[in-house]
Amino acid sequence: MTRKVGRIRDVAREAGLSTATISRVMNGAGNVSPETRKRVLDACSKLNYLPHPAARALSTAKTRTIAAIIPTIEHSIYAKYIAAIEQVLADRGYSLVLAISGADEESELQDARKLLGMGAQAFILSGGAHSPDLVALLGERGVPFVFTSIWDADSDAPIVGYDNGALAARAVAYLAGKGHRDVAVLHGPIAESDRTSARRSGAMEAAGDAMNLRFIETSLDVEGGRRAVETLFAERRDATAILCFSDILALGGYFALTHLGLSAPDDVSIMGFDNLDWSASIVPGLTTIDLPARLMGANVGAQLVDHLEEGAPIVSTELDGAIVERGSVAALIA
Amino acid sequence: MTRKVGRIRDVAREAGLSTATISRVMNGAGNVSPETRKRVLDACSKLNYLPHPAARALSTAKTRTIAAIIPTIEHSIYAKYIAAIEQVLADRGYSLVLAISGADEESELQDARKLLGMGAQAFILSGGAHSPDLVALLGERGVPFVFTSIWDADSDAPIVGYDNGALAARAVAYLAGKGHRDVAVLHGPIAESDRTSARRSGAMEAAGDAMNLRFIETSLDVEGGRRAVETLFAERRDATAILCFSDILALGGYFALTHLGLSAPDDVSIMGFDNLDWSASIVPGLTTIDLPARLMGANVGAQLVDHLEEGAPIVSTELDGAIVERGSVAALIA
DNA sequence: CTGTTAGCGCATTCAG
DNA sequence: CTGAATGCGCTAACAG
Repeated sequence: MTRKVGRIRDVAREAGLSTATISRVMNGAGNVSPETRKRVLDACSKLNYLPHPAARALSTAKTRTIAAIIPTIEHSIYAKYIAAIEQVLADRGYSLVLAISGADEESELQDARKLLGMGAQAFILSGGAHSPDLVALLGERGVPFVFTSIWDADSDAPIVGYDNGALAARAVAYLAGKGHRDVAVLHGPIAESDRTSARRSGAMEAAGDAMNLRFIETSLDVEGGRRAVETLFAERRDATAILCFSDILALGGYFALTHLGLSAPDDVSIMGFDNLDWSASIVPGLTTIDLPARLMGANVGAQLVDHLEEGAPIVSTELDGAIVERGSVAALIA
Repeated sequence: MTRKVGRIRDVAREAGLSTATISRVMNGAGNVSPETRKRVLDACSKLNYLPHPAARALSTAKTRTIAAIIPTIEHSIYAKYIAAIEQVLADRGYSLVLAISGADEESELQDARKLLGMGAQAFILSGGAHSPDLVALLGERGVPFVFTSIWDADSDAPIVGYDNGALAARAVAYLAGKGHRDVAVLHGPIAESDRTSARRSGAMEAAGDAMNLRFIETSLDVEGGRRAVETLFAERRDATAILCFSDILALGGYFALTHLGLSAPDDVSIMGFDNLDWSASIVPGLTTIDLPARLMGANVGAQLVDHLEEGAPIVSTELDGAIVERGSVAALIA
């Protein structure tokens, strides 16, 4: 088992310098003469030297690694968000370790333990429903964490996200403004997501007595949306609009209509939630709520790095969504 | 700066034992008496002890971390694949560090350096186009790596994937069998993916002189598919079938047809590639090539862990795709 | 500007 | 079955 790569002392010997000097140039410390630096660099490339990560981490107590635990990556809103996080972290020389918990608090806790044991210096969590043990674990160890994809002004834990309830309320108000009174609201499994229930509550509040909302829970995928809309129309057809708590569901709705020989927005209006990449490209363009997934990822990532590097405080920040009007919602003529 | 958590020697003191014994129980070594083990465990939970990852890694030269570098995560075929990898790794107590290179060899190399410096013990790479420096870097350090999403029987490097050319050829043959002679082939940027060019070559070969293939490069998203099909039909309409090298493009094609007042498969047949989750749910169901993304992820993950843990050899394995017949391709009546 | 020295926290011989 | 001693590779004072 011969060594495959040089260690710092080999480089030191090769360059005729001390390990401290090698360390200095490897870490970009300024106090090294140009010639010395060059000598070191030459020796490094000659020996194909790269600092041993664990040794470095042991000395500095820094791994430059941040963990994100998400319920799933197979929903593109999470993919966008993760991509944004990875980008900021990479720009700052940090790495992203990813765990997918399947929206289960217990496995999320397990994941966190594993990631902690792997050297994660900070955690990005999704939603607000977590095992108390998780929060305790992180708290005791002084490992910073932030919740995302939700907003709660009263939370004592740092949050970077958007107010799902308020956004859903805005969607309902928008539909109301277009004259819709009877709307079917499609959403994924309530039990799996506090974001979904927040949206539901927000929608209910906004509707009040003036509107007639009909909530339909289905699986959070195209098939779920399709089935829900087909069922809806098979039973009776009192809804003039369908509000989907995910564009994914709305896409399924489009095909259900196609299948039924109907179309949006003439026969029924459809509104989404997410503003996924393709929602502008489908026909008709999907009117939806733009969620700042990318911005959210960039924000948490940057805040966490700043915090780790310079001790900057992590400030909870509410990001705003926005209604994107396209062609799938029509005004109802009274 | 007071210590937030106990170290191994605190646990040793608390339990009235040596650090060696603590280490033994933490690592599940068998040679510890039950009572001693219990004493240790109690002390651990009392002090909220968790081994220091860097110290452990320094001692064992193991981080239990595997890196994956992918071109993008915003294409669900990658999301599926990553999800599968994460799942196996998590089951085996490993963590996944993710880097997104944007299909650029240079930034992929940078990413690899960073991940190496973070402690990644093995690499999962996408495609076969990589900087020679990357391969050299990994080779010199004895860090195992495997290429995925491609197949090349002659490669000396380990590969787990599928033969894009052969699969594309199969798709073309299928279309030929249905009587199609003029087919438009939609694909993403050739420069960004050797998988795309492999599919293109495979399709050309399969077509030979018997068929008239017309390749159209567009952006790899719904919008790209939509635009391409709209343009195609605006110019002239000689194609009886459209073969899309991604279901994503096919989805765009569906909407282009809707927009043009046409529909599949009556006016034109459409065939995809990927078999994404929703491809069965759209109307008509998309006939496509099922890519074993999930299986591929599980396979590489497992092989790499086995290799790291038990020195098992990494064996290149070709995974098979399959044509999934649904309703979007019609037989041409001569 | 550069070298010396002392740990970082743990796993691991080797004794007993 | 348990303890004492050693070193993993590097960074960070502290000297010079």
